[in-house]
Amino acid sequence: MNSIHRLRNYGLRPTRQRIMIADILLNGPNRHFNAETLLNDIEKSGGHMALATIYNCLNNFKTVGLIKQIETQGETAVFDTNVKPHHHFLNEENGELIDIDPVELKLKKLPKTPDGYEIKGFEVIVRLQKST
Amino acid sequence: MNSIHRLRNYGLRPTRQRIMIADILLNGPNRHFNAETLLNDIEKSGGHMALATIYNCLNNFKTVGLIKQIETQGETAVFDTNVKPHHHFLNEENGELIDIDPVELKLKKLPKTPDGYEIKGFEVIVRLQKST
DNA sequence: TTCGTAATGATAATCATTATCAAAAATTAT
DNA sequence: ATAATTTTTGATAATGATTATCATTACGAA
Repeated sequence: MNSIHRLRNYGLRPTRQRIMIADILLNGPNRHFNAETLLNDIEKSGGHMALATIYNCLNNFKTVGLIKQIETQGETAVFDTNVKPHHHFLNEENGELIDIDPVELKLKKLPKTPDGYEIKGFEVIVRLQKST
Repeated sequence: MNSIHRLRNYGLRPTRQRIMIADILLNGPNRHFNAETLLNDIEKSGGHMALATIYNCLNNFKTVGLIKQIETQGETAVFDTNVKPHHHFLNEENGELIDIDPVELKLKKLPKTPDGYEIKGFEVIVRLQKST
């Protein structure tokens, strides 16, 4: 019921499937998930849904801003002959990557590391769009 | 011939195929590429190679450090119910993502943006490994 | 309720990557 | 050198995530 209003607010028809997904995803604390884990949750709660529908819903939710997709560099593995630590501009129009000169980008502070782990490295991707 | 020595230095047998790839990749300026674009270059220079071999070679080169692969979050699309700007720890043992509190990570300066583009956003992924 | 449009779902298609494994090539020992 | 051993290659099949297809079903405005 709350999910119904939320979906309407975001311009999505509140279908049975979208409501079920919204109920699962958008009430508890924030979480990371993928299509597969979400399907597991749906079936664990007694529901059922085609995988295609899950992908459809997730893409809808993403389009309207109910969830976001964690940034990747597209669908293919990209390699780099530059093996020194450095970062990248990602031109979102064409997927092109441009190296960022290391002196051009500095982190003010690194976050506190979870117990038992150490930082192996970090990657920054700066997403670009054409100036307006 | 230079490629032969370089491959040997890195502990790789200098096969015809590896030499050809090293010649193409490792002499000019740094570049980004994927298996497909590399195959194009190989055929443009009159060579031929099975795609499987290209993948093998790239993975070999990556293992020994001749090239690196630009970081992605694994092979599946990962979504996040947290739509506010934030960053992630990536536990490389199991692929788990952990949110980084925004106050915990600050960029000292953003890089100079290429002409005609503006920064849409940026993502930081801090890779973790178990402490030794 | 009815009608028009949008969403669902079963399944096929796609696409990048890895697996398979016999044949060819590279190294090592003789 | 030659033979023996180990790696690598490559054609193709397999895999796995995601998208396309399209007939059926559900939603919502009138």
